[in-house]
Amino acid sequence: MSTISDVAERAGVGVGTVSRVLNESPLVSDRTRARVLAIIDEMNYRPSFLARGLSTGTAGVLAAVVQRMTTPSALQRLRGILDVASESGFDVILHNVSSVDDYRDQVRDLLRPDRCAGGLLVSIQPDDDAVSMLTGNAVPVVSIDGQLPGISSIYIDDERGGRMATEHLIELGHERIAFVLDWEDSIGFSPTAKRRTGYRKAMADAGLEVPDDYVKVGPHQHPVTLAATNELLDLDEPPTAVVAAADSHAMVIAQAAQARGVRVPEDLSVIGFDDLEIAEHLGLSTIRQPLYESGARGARILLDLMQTDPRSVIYDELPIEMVSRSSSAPPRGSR
Amino acid sequence: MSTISDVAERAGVGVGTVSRVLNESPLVSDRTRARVLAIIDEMNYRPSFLARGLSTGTAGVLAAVVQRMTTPSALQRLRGILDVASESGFDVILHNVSSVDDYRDQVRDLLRPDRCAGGLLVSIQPDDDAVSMLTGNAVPVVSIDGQLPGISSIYIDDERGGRMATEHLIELGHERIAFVLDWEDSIGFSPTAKRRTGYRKAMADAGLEVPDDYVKVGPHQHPVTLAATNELLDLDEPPTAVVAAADSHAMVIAQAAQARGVRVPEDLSVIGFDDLEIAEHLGLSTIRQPLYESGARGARILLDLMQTDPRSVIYDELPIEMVSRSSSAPPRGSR
DNA sequence: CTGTTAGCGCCTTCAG
DNA sequence: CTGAAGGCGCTAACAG
Repeated sequence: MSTISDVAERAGVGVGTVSRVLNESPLVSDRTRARVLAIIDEMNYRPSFLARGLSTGTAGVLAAVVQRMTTPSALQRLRGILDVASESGFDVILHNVSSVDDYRDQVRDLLRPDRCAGGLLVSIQPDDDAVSMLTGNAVPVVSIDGQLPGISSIYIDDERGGRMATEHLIELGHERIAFVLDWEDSIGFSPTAKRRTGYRKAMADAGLEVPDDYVKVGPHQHPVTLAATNELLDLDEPPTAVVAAADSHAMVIAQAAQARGVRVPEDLSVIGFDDLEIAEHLGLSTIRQPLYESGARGARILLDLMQTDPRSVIYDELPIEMVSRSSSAPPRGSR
Repeated sequence: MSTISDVAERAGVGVGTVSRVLNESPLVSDRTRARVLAIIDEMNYRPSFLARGLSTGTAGVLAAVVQRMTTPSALQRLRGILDVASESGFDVILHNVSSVDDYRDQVRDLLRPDRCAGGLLVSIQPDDDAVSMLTGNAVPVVSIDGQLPGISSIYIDDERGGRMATEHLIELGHERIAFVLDWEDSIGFSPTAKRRTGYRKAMADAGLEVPDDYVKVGPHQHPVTLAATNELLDLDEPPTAVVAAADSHAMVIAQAAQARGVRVPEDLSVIGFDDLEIAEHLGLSTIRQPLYESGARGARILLDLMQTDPRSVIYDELPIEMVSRSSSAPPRGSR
């Protein structure tokens, strides 16, 4: 690994001059610049990130903290982040948070100037302490998929989404509508909890009853969804439609139903949430939210904050949209 | 941000001593250690990664270079990497490679000691030049999902997988078997190309014909798969079974078939490749490969290489397995 | 056992 | 416009 002084020596100039051409300072004559550049190219020299970072006081990397990086939607968000970051020449450190316990320490240690130049929180629902810890953090932080007080956030109106999905089914004529699958795995209000609230409000507004059996709760895992679906279909009065908290659930629900001879949408309408890429090809009705865009937008705002005012707070609500496909239809026997 | 000398001063010791307790050197008296530790805790001090890295000559981070990070399988591999890395206290820099053009430069700049302590290549198929560039790289590199000469690699026998899938269908009695979707998007041999080779060999061994129409080629995108499926079903002699190059294709194929009234598996058997988590719940027959494990194993080997001999080369072939579910069955009209 | 000091490679004044 | 020198925070070698 050759160093800046190797280059300086070889070019017959001082290290300061090399540093200047490296950082595109105008204070270098064209002739000198050309010579240095030639040497750099010839030696295949690249400045040390470590040394540069130590000297400038900022690591040239972004950090993304992701909760449950097991979902397709997290992947989409990540892609948006990566694309925008790399456009600006930033790589990104990925940190997966699984248990809520150690979450605080991990984030505190990662979101520091000697680790990264900025942080992205993806689907993180921190408790109040964690939020206040992040407020005025040394490096700017943007929350994606979660509106956090005092922290720049990209988010959608999950409650409205849950309501839209439910109203779509109500408009089709459904009255027995179930909700699968909410889980309170954290302190704050999770997106799925908000969607469920929207579902409940829509049902109430339409004067429709929600039996306790109709709202399924549990961790977001396929087997749980599967079981929930079967419980629903085993009821004396099974629902004619299901609002799924996410497309990944909807897919399993539809499959589980069909596996026992319950046809979709003839016997059971299913609507998802997210509009994953595959939803279109599976003909899944859903509430679309801009996943990729949320990541891209978040990264863009973060980069902006880094350059301008790291302490300012920006809120950005992304639009959602009802997408009607072939997994939802009027209930059997309706006119 | 307090520094090591702040701590030293506060504790009434030299920076060397603080450094020693930081690095768990035995050359510190228990009393001194306790005092320093107390101060560290009190000041909430954390050593600078940047400074430490510069001093030790190695960044405390791993780097993962992923090709087309859009697939669920890439995500699984990534999870394996992250879990193992974080166990050992490493974070990982994620770098997505989309175009093959700039790939070389990007990798060369990223896989250096001032950027990371080790690199993981995920589903990368570099050309010969790139491979030789990586051989004897300054930081150790492990290839996941691709056996590269001179580079430690985790891989499966894709050709055998393609053969197994095809033989499964042949054993069920199928004779008209198609293959969807291969694409040569790189210099080296892609996994899907190898699977297709296995498919062809199995067909040839069974004395079965493979019409040109039966092998579909194109970029790995859902719309392409959809079109390929419809072309297949529009044939005068449509196949009774399809070998899909990946589960993500298989899902689209099955859906596309059912959408036009072709039932799976009664009218069309479909077998995938990967065994994504959702495959089980969709009842998809498939060739299972250990995705998560490939990432975990790769990371483990990399960490090992970093500690022991960075230049040694380790090959590790992971097992694959035929998983029979409800998307494959004997062809219509067979006894 | 512990304090001191010399780098690690780069950026950034400060003179010239 | 350019060279020299100090400093970023930490580790490691060297005296004590």
